[in-house]
Amino acid sequence: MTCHQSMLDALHDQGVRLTAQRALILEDLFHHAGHRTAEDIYQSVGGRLPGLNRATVYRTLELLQGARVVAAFTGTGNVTQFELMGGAGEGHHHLHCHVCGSEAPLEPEPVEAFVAEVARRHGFRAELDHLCLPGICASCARAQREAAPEPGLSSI
Amino acid sequence: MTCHQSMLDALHDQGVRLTAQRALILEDLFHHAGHRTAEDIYQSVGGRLPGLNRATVYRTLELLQGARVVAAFTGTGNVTQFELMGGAGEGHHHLHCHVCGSEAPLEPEPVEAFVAEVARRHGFRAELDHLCLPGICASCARAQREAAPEPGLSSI
DNA sequence: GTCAATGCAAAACATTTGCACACGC
DNA sequence: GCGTGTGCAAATGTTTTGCATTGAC
Repeated sequence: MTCHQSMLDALHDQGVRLTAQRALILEDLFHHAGHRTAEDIYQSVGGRLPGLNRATVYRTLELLQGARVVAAFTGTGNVTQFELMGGAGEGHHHLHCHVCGSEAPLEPEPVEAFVAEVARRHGFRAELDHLCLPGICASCARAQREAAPEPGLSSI
Repeated sequence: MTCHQSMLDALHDQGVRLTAQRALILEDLFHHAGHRTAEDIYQSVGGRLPGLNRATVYRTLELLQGARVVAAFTGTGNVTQFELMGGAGEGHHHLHCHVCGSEAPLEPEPVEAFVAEVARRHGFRAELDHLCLPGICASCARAQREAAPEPGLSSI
């Protein structure tokens, strides 16, 4: 039932006080696999906890980032997105289709190979906690191909 | 002298009117290789063109993005960064060191291989116009290694 | 002369901060 | 009870928008 209880306990062990706000924000992140904005969380948790303040959401998210429980990243537009991290801080990555808006997980191997290659060529140690790759997913690409087989000719 | 003249001409051919504001904004982007924020441009160009408005900067940058002359991306923090694109719309990529703040170009081959591998595994067509890889550059990594050879032991 | 581009001012928006009160421990 | 977390409200900083004027073509 309380699938995020262990996380709360872990935080508690770090000296972080357990409050209803924090528990619900964490639960909200737990129940929404994709990226969430502070506003999303505010709306969702605020419905169950009237009087919740946006500042509290932001402060809690900052706290959770500090505890490496939550990863923040700024995706499309100028809105910060938040997401629960996996386990021991190992990053995970996404494919974000800008046509249908879907989000799929990306296997770590290509990313690791990429990071290794960058290190080999440039001596640069890339830190990809949380990569979100924009593009077009397989089904949308197929749909586009059927709709416009010869791009650039249809308009003339 | 006017090394960005050809770009202005190209824009003009697309029906975009040539104004002093646009020319100077473009010139500013041309003369600053790295990423620039709207505020950077406003300050820099505003010095030479008194009365320039922030709205004009934003509108011009939006126009240039539409013409695929400028790429926008939201890096660290919640400020949009802008940069001139290379030539025929082919993306280019950066390595951004979060220690010294330096920025180095990233060779396209590793990125292409990465995108190809993602396509092969997931059928996902990634669109990496402008990737900015956070991490630690070679010299900063070396400096860190010398400063703290055994991480996790020095503090006890 | 026409229509697009600009300046201006104000709004919209995400996020942060100071402070007094409330609450977990 | 102590000290931290919260709500509140206001400030901050970035970006957008409506409208009248200006200026490129």
